Amino acid sequence: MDIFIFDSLSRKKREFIPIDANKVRIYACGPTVYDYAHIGNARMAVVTDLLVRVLKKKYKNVLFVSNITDIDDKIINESEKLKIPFKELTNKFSKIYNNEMLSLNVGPPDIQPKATDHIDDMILMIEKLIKNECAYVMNNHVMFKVESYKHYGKLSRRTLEEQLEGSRIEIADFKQNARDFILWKPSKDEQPGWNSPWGRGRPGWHIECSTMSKICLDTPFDIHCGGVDLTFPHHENEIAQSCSAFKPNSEPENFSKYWFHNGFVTLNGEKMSKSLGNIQLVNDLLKKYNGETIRLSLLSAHYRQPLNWNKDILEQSKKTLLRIKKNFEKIKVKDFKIFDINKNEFYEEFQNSLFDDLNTPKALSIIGKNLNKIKEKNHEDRQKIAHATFEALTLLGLYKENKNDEDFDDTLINQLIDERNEARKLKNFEKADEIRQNLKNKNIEIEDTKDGTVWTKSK
RNA sequence: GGUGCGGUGGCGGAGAGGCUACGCACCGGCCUGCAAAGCCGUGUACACCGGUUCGAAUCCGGUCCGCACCUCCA
Repeated sequence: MDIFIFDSLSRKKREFIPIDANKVRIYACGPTVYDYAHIGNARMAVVTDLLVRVLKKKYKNVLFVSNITDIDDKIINESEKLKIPFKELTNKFSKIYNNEMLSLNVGPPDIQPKATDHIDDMILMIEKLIKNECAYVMNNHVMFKVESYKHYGKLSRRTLEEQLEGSRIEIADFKQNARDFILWKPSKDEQPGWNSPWGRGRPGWHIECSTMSKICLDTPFDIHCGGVDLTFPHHENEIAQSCSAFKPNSEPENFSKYWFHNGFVTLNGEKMSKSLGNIQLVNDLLKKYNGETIRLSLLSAHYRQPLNWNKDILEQSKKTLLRIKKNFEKIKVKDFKIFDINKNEFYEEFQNSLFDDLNTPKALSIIGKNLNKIKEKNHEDRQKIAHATFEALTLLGLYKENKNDEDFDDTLINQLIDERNEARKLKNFEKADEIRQNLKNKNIEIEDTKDGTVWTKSK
């Protein structure tokens, strides 16, 4: 089965053909760590995580690199505000980011380079760009000369002339041209800075991704990921830098073969932004919902579609997940390993939908459709459906054994349930309901089934 | 002004020329101390206007509306 992904550079859904099938290489622009991650950061992380999982189904060796931006003006401003060293701030929030993503079943990338660990490499790349006459030095800044790259605008479909009209770009005195962007800028004495041929300073934002992807993956690599909003200018600038450093005016394909962009998370139809005060932090959501519920919410729409976030989406996902798991767990299967998942038609249909440009809504619908069929199926098919569902949930990252139950004491719960069942036997329903309420206050939901009373954590 | 994405039932959301997903919610029934779950059943749909076609939500032309990017942004 072939994998297809939509490539934003060619604007087409294309069959994915790796440069080297023995080593598939992917890069994703990671977070700038100066605050808690919001749900938009999480969407990018979850979607790329799924892409990597899907590719691993077909290719044994997939190398996934995603950076941490740990030097940037926003970081400097925030650390000045908090009166703490910038390193302290970035260390704190990169740890928080990784932990939060882990809660969403997003594993760490194979390599997670930090910008500040690659300043020397960036300086080398900038020097190369100057040598190639694609960059110039002015007032202690090093600028990329956009005019020097004839393919500039190919990814975002903007011609150099048309975007100027109505745009809010101002020509700073260190720019030859309004579109030129910063490769290196000077730092004030109190600001973080590194020595360079152009004085003490720090890198511009775009150069780090060009440098780190080159160092960690080498170019060209297979897929470059990121949010749609990064298409311009960030990704456009990355292409310009990387290709110009390789060879002036070389084609964008010399950097990355496929461009994979995920859509935005909106809130009530509007973009999340700090000024509107409608930022949804993963940290806050995790207090009310478990990671799988949040993950399912993020996967409920196709990754390229805008995702409108509201409280209903989480409630709906929570119920959906509960229903799928209950139905699945009802089929008693001792050991899935006795079956061959590659000969399971229920799983095949599911996997095909993910192989077709990560169609998660369709994949989810197939899980539901399979479970609905259970009643009319014979024993073998039921086992196959259970197996397919297990593999499907695992691939989507929606199934996790309850590992954290070890430190959870259920003695009291079982004791209360026994007490309640005693009361029910004696038809003391008032007491029975009281105990149920008591458990509910502890976030424990109970259900009386024909096999006895079962309880679940309601978070 | 330029560039791009989209408008599907009460809501979310795939699909894409005839088989009209799936989930959540609603309503009726069975079950039940109650509740929940489960099971059975019912309904509502493709922004608008033209055209092509035996047949269009799906193709073509036009109109309207929404969102995003062009400035830091996932």
